[in-house]
Amino acid sequence: MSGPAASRPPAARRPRRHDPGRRDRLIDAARTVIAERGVAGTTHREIARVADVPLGSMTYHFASLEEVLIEAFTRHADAVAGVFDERLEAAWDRDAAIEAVITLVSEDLLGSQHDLVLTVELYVAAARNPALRAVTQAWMQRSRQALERHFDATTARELDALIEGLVLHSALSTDPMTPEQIRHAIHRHLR
Amino acid sequence: MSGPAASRPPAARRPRRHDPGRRDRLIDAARTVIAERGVAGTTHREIARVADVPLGSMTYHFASLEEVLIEAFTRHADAVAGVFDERLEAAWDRDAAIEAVITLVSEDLLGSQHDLVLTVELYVAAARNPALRAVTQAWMQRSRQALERHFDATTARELDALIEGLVLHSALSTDPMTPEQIRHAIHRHLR
DNA sequence: CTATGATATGTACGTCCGTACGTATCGTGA
DNA sequence: TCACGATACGTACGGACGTACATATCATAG
Repeated sequence: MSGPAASRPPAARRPRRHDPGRRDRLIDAARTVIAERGVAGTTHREIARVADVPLGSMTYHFASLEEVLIEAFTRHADAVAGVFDERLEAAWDRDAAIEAVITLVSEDLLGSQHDLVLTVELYVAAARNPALRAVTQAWMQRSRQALERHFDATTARELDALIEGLVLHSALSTDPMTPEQIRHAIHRHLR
Repeated sequence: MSGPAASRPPAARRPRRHDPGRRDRLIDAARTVIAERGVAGTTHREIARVADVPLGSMTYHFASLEEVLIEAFTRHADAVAGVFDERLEAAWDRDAAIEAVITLVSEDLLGSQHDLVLTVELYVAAARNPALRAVTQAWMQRSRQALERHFDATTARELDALIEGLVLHSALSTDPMTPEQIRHAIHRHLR
C-alpha cells in the first residue's frame, strides 16, 4: 500500500484538475456564503469548502478577499437589475408597468430570501467600501431608468424608494405584507 | 527601579478604578464601533480601546460579544423610536403629523450617518440572530403605533415602508433626495 | 514529443480573535 | 475596623483567519 499519490486524503475524488470556469463557480459560491453567513462569516476557507476546492485556489484566482466580495456583489446586482429590466421592458403600457412592478416586489424580490439577504449585506458593505458603493449606485440608476420607460423621473424615483421600503419591511417582518397589500400601496402612490 | 506597581504601562492615568456606569459606557462605545467599523469589525478589543478600559473589563461586564451587540442595538432602536414617538406625539392634527414625518425623515433620520449605518447593520444582524429580529420587530411595531395616532392602520404601514425606502435610498445615494423631494413623495402618498 | 505557461494544490507564517482566569483593589455593611 | 463581595486588571491559550509560496500537474503551441 504505497501508491505513488495515495498519501493523506481519503483519495476520494482527488484528481479534480482542469476545472475551467472555476473562478465563476467561486464567485457563485461566495454569493451563497454571503447569503448564509453574512459578509462577516465569509472567508476564503468557507468559500473554498462550499465550492469544494482547496484553499490555495482562492489566492490563485483572486488577489484578495475584497476582490471576491466585489465580484459577488456585482453579479448579484446585475442579476436582480436584469429581472427588473425584463419585467418593465415587457410592459406595453402604464397599467402593465404597474402590474410588472407589483409582480417584481411580491414575487421576484420577496420570493428569494437568499437574494434579499444579499441585498442588505451589500448595503452595509457599501457603506464602508467605495467600490461597492459604485455597484449600488449603478444598480439604483439602472432601476430608475427601467421605471422611466413608463413613469416620469420624479415618479420613478419615488416608486423606486417605495419598492425598497416595501421589500425591506416585508423581509424583516414576521408578519410580511400580502401581495394585496403591496398592490394597494403601489396603486395608492400612483393613483 | 523596582517600584511595586510601576511595571510596563507608562503609569499614566492608571488608577482608573471605581467606574460606576462603566457597563453603560461600554454599550455606547459598542454603538460607536459598530457605526464606524461595522458588526464585522466590532471586537472586544476595539470596544475596550474606544471606551479606554482594559480588555478584561469586557468579559467581566458581558457574557459574550453577542450580548454586547444585543444591548447596543436595543439601545439604538429605543433611541430612534423615542424620537419618532415624540415627533408624532407633539402633532395636534393630521397635517401637523405629516409635517412631523417629513421632519423625521429629512432631519432626524437622514441627519445622522452614524444612526443610519447602525440601522442597516441591525437589519443585517437581525437576519441571522433571532434576538435581534425581536428588536427590529418591536421597533417596527412601535413606529407603526406612533403613526396610527394620526393615520389608519393601512396607511400607517404603507407610510412606514415609504419612510424606510426614502431614508435608505437617500442614504445610499451620492445624490440624495432633497427635503423638497421627500416632502413631495410623502404628500403624494397621503394626498 | 517536448517545452512552456497556465492552473491547481498543500502547507506554513504571522496576526488577531473570543474567552478564561488568577490576581489586585475597591466600597461597604457588620 | 475589617472582612467580603463586587469590580477591575493583565495575561495567556487555542483557534481561525488572510495571505504567501513552493511544488505539482495540466493544456497546448511549435
